[in-house]
Amino acid sequence: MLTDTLDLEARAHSEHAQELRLWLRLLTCSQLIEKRVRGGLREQFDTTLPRFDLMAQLERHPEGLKMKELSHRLMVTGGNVTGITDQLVAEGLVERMAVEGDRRAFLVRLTPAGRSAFEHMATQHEQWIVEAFDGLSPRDLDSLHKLLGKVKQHQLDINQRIVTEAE
Amino acid sequence: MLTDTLDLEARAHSEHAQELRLWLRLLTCSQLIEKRVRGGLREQFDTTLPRFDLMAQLERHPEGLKMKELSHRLMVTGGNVTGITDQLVAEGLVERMAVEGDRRAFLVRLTPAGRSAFEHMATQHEQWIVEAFDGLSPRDLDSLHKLLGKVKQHQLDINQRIVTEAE
DNA sequence: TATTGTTATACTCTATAACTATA
DNA sequence: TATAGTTATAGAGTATAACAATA
Repeated sequence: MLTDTLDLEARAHSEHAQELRLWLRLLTCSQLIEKRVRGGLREQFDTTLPRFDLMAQLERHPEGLKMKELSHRLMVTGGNVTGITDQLVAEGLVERMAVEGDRRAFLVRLTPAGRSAFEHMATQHEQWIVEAFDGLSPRDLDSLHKLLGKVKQHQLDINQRIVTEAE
Repeated sequence: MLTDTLDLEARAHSEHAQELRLWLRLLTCSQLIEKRVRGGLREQFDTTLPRFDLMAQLERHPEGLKMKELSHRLMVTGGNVTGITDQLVAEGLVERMAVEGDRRAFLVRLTPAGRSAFEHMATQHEQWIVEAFDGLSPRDLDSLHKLLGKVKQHQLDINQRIVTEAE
């Protein structure tokens, strides 16, 4: 299956063909890489990308993050964060800590076991990603990063505008 | 939620920080755009991205595509294509046609109603995508397309190698 | 009243594997 | 035997809405 023609890009057919082709190519690239990462996480570590992402957030914030902060950063709604956190707590990889001064909230943070497990996964994850971009020169990597920076900023501007208009 | 810090990129922290940051930025961009497309398809047309993608394939192949071809092109397994096709058939948007000389297979193609519905959706879809890349010059669009072409080709090469090794 | 987080629910998408019919 | 497609099932991932506790 993986070697067959990838024809998602067939969708582009209009006067704005350039933008459409770019979008379909962007989508194809991210799907191809994501499939390998998800598969690897499942096969080698019996985990999932959202779980990995949640742990990655906590690894960057050793003091812990509140559920709501996790929800924002992971771009998913609160119920999902509760579910993933429950799983990770049950496995001893993260813990909920009381927040002084606000008894509604928790700080979620990695346990030592969780930190160790994450570092193990992150090492392998890094190899997948390095391999994924192996075909590009450092200069290409930099150009791509800068160009996608413009795309990302533009999306955030659009979303900001939508939110502002809704207020 | 949409305006909060997007901190998926926080994951990059190693000696291969460049590749990791690039991957996380690529993922963020495609997620941001995809969320808007999925939301728009749901709200304005009560449909989903996989359904739209299937119809887009058929629009490019007026003679029809076999279930297996659709499965390849959409990068999903056969059972899923059956399910989506069943939905679209029930709504009168696509039809299964007998294939001469192979009574196991069908050709799936858009009905006139399906073609009309798709064109309607594709027009709106194009506007979302044009808006998504509005911040980039034609030159940027071209650079990005070329660079992502290298990325895509490299993924396909990797997958080819994996398939070959498995044989 | 508003906010934090949980619970309950439902739906889409996906892969796997067993199955039917045909090649 | 192999292939095209279907069915059945299970699980990931997500959103929504009602809810409890606290601010």
